[in-house]
Amino acid sequence: MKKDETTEERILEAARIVFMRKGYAATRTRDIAEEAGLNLALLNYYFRSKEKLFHQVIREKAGQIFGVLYPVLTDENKSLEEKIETMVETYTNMLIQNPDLPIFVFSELKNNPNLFEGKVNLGFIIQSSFVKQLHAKRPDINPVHFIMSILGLTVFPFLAKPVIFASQMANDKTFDALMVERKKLIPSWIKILLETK
Amino acid sequence: MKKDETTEERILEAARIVFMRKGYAATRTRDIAEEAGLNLALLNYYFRSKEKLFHQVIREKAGQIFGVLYPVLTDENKSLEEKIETMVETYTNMLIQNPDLPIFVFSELKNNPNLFEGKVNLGFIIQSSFVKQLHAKRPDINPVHFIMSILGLTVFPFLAKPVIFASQMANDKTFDALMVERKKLIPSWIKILLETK
DNA sequence: ATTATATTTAATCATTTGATTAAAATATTT
DNA sequence: AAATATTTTAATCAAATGATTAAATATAAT
Repeated sequence: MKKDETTEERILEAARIVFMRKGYAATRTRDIAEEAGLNLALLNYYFRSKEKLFHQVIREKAGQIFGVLYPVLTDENKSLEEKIETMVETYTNMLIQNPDLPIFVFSELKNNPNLFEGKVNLGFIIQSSFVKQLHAKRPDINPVHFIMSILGLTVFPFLAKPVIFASQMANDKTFDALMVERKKLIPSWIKILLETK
Repeated sequence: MKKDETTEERILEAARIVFMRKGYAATRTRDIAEEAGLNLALLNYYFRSKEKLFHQVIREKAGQIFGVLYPVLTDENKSLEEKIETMVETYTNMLIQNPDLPIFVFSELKNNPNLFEGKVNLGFIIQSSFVKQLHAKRPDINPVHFIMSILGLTVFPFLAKPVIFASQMANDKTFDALMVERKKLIPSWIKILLETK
């Protein structure tokens, strides 16, 4: 047990772990208390309810998964190609460290689509300099398809991990290496597509 | 209420709906009984337990999402390009009809990776004629990356649907049309990649 | 040192939840 | 029609679960 943590932070850290592992509905407040090595009542003392604690966690996690996008897509100093490279690289690095993040966020978001209501703003994407640069280079490419594709290529393997393992396409030892490979592969594929009419 | 259905089938249909909507953990057996318009006890009379009922549903749904792959990837009479077209087309059509299928299956699978134990076999993929054809044409392309990419491009938008809506990239009225567009776009992109060294 | 405030604990509540039971209703067989 | 088997229902159980309470302990303020 780490001594230099406040009780509140220990509960939050335990909540991150348990909510991420089992999802909101399957998580028992007792699981969190046990994971934190603390009395169950403290959870309500510091966070009022399971739901409020969860909101804190999901807000954090949503920030983690979507926060990556803004600085890259709006960077006025980077070319389109540099943005693509940076986005794929940054995302993949983050996902290798947090492989369960996408399935957690997407699945909780599906159960409660207005979870972000006013908290996470993604509207900037379609007006970003990224989209403008794409339009300048290839006005025939729909930026929505383009963005869905880059993110799909990058994120999907993490969402489908159990399936990929079950199909023998990868295992715990080889998966990360594959994802590292993709950091170079995906931008190279996108570049080819951008340069072929 | 449909009259020509057996009670067992009505329970199963209600279970499909509720499990898909809320996931295993958040589903109450009472929700299913109510959805079916039947007494709660009937659920246990016909299926013994919530878990057994769920297993029946998830097995069905897993078959639906993965069953598409085998006939296409192993078809000895189709070229690589035809296989890609058929796979993307078949998958997209199925997903437009069942947009919540991927997030449901992937998320339940993450909570319990040995859910398919002996039930769903995906090992055939890496020995399929699809992989052999790819190797013949482009021995430099790792089939694992290739398959992950095609599936990612095809399936990811359905997984990320709430995010796509939140980012104004699409809405309920435009989403399906975008997916229909992708049926042609994805194979065209893959073809470009296959023909560019 | 004493009082006040904040934190922690054990015990307990009220609901919810998956499951069972015994009886009633319905269908099938003899 | 009577007997038997099947299906359905209402009532109930035991365990789990989110939350609260009142007392105990530790910390800070006066």
